Amino acid sequence: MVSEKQKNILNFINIFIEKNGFAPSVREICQGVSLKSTSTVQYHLEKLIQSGLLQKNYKKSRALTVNNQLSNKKIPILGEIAAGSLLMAEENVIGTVNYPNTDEKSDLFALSVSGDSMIDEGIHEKDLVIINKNQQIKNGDIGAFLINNSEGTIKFLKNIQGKQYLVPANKNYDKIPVNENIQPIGKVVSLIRDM
Amino acid sequence: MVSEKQKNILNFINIFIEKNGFAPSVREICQGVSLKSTSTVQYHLEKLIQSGLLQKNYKKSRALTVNNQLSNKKIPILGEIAAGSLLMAEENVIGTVNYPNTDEKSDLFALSVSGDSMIDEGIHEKDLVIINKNQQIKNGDIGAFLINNSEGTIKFLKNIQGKQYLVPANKNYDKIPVNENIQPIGKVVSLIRDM
DNA sequence: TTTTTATTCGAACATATGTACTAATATATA
DNA sequence: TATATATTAGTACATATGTTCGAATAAAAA
Repeated sequence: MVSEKQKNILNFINIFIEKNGFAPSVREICQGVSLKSTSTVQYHLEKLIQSGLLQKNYKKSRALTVNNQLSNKKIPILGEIAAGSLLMAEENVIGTVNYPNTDEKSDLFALSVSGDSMIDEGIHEKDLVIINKNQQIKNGDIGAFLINNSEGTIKFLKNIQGKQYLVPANKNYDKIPVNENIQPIGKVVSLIRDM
Repeated sequence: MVSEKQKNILNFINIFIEKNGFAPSVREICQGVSLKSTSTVQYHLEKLIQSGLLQKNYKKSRALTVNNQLSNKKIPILGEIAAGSLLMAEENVIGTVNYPNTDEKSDLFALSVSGDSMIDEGIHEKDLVIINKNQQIKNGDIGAFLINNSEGTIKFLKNIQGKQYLVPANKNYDKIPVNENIQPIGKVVSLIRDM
């Protein structure tokens, strides 16, 4: 639907805004993408608008806005996992962290890692794990789980001989069979460590 | 230093940008703050610029940017560390990553980890390490170093019996004595891993 | 091939927009 | 009071900028 040139223009606009804080003029786009006619740019801008990738205000200068909802958002950091399902209750939010672009809406949150049960996977105490609570934890994934409605933990989810286990990445800990006391919270999608 | 009217104008600009995605024209500011002359607005804009609260590009339309550095910035991701000092050369930038607010200006960049020499510290291949190139690497810190002007690496910096070494976190690698072939790049301040 | 569609260009136009100049009025300062 | 400083207004100007129109060229489809 959108040609290479149009992607090129959109990218130029993005970078220009990023760099200057305001959108380029039609003629600046001309230069930026090696086109000699303003009407050619106009033509491509129309296409981009039709594709919903760009917005423009009629007759206003530099009034281009790029439709990237990819701007990064703040996601909450939960201190300890509270009992029950009131996981996202505000009382538990101990801070926020900026997290890069994602298509997901607000199904992300961060959790501070406690313990060393995943140390062999390079997940340390105090690390911040980003969890998508609406993404299913599949075999082999690292997920966050709630045990006995009280204790939160990060573990591998693994199928062993037809049964599911929470498997730590630390020889000193044993795997835990998944039963009704184990409640999945979400998949670990990212890790942030400040030093 | 700045009058009420000027604060008023600055506020109007902020809200306008927030709402529309681009800055208002001089005449739109006129309307927005109930002034009848463009030159009056011009006069106040000058004041705001002198106070360092606003930036403007000469003769460019809607080219106002408000100086609130409270927004979090994108920092470049460098693919491979290039030889010499052209570290931040644009050719090497393979992307950007959003990184939370910091007081530092633009002394941060990200580097994709290659190799497993820091595996015991939980720094994996493909992890993104955030590096502050203006922060000194002290004894015990993890830093990024350039070896022989060609190869980039992440290591501990450690003082052992009065001599400095780059120490890996992997039993399979040896420590490297620091000499003139080792060039410090910056301190590793954060780690990001996507899974 | 012919026909259609996509892309590019050039030139001209209308005006939105930043800027400069002068003057008037208010507000503060001596 | 007189003098200086801050603020507002009006007008005019130059041009930066979005827009339109027609035509040429390239690429794709029939």
